Amino acid sequence: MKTSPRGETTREALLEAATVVFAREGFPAANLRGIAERAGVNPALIGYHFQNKEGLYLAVFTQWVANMRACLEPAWAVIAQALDGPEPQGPPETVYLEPLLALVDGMVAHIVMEHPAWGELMVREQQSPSAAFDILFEGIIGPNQRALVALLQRLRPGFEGEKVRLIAGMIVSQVLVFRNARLPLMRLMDWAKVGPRELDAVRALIRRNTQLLVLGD
Amino acid sequence: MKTSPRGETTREALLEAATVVFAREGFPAANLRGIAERAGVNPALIGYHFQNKEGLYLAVFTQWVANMRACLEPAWAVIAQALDGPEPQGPPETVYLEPLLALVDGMVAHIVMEHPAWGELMVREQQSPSAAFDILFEGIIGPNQRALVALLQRLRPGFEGEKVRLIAGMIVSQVLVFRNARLPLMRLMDWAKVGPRELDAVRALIRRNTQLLVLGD
DNA sequence: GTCTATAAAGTGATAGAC
DNA sequence: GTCTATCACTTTATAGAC
Repeated sequence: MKTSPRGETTREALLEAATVVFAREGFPAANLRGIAERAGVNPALIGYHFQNKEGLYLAVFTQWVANMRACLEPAWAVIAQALDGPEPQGPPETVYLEPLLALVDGMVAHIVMEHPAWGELMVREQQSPSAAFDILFEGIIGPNQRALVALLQRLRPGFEGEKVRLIAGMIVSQVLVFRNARLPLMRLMDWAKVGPRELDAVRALIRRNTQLLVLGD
Repeated sequence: MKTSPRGETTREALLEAATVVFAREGFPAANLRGIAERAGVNPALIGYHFQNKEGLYLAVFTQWVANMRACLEPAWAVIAQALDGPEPQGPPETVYLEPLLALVDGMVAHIVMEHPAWGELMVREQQSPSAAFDILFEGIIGPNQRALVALLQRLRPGFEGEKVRLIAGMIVSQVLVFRNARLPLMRLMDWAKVGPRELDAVRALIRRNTQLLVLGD
C-alpha cells in the first residue's frame, strides 16, 4: 500500500496483469508466476504488495467496482432525482421512461463494449462466489437493481411487486447476455466483433424491447 | 468402455461425481482425488475408465448432451413439421406462434429447473471454451438457434435477418439468465429457490415477453 | 522495494501386485 | 477391475541477501 513512485508502478502493473490473467484462467488456474511475468516484475513482489494470491484477486475487484461506479453514478443520480424530485410533469410514460432508457443505454454501452476481462470476472464470481462477489453486489449490482425496480414500479403501479421485479430481471438479461453468453450469441449473429455498427443495432433493439416489456399489458 | 456390471457401476459413480465437482470447481481446480472420493472409488480407476482428467471431463459433456437432446428433440420435430409441412392453415400468428411458445416453455422448464451443475458447466465452457464447447454447440445450442430463427423469420417476414437473429438472442437471454446470473436474480426476486410456484410465474412472464418481442413493431 | 533460492504442499499420472 | 505406492512435476509462499 506504499505510494512511493517505484512501488506504485509495480502495483499497477500487477493489477493490470492480474485482471487479464484471472479473467482468462479463473482464480484457481491463474498462475502467480505468469501474472508477475506479464507485469514484468518479480513474483515475490505479489506477496509484498498484496499479501497473497487472494489479496491480489480482491484488489482487482475493488479497483473495478470503483471504476464502474464512476460511470453509473450519474445515471443513478438522474433516476433518484426523477423519483424524489418535485411534482412530476406529465404522464409517467414520459417522466420515468426516459431515465429508464438512459439507464439501459448506459448498461449496454458499458457491458457490450467493456474490456472482456471485466465480464469474465463477473461471470466467474457468479459461478463460484467468493468475497469478491459481495464487493460486486454491494457496489454495483444491488444499487442498479434498486434503481431499476423503483422506476418500473412508478411506470406500472398496477403490477404486483413480483411481476415488476421479474420484468426488471428480464430487461437486464438482454444486456447481460452479451457477457454471459457472448460466444453462442456472436455465432448466432455471425459477428466477428461488436463494433460501432453492431452496437447501434443492439442499442436500438434493446430500447425497443424495453419499451415493449414495460408498456405491454 | 467395458460393460461388465462392476465396472459400469464405477464408471457411472465417477461420472456423477465428476459432474458435480467440475461444475462447482471448474476444470483446472477440480481435484481427481476429490472426485474419486466423492464417487467412493479409487483414484487410479479414473485413468482406467477415462484415460485421464480431460477424458473424464469430455465424458461428462457427452452424457449431458445426449440427455438434453432427448428432451428437446420432440420440440424440434414439431417445429420442423410446422416449417416443412403442408400448406399452413390460418395466419402465421397462430401457425408459428404456438410452436415457438412451446419451444420456449421447454427451455424454461429445463434450464430453470435442471440440476444446477449442468448450467454451471455450460457457463464455464462459454467462458473458457475447450473441446467440450463444440460438443455443446453442435448437439444443442446450434440446432436450437436454427429452429428459433426459422420460426421468427416466418412470423415476421418483413424484418431483416439481423433483426430477427437479435430478437432470437434476446428471447433466449430471458431464459438463460436463470443459469447465467442466477445469484443476483434470486436476490432480486427474494426467492430462496425456484419451486413450482416460482416456475409458473417465470413461465407466464416469459410467454408474455416472447409474444411482445415477436409481435411488436 | 526488489531479488534469489528454496521450502512445503499439492497435483495428475502410472507401474505393478492382486 | 481394483488397489497400493510412488514418480515427476507444479504450485504458493517466504526467508534472507542486496
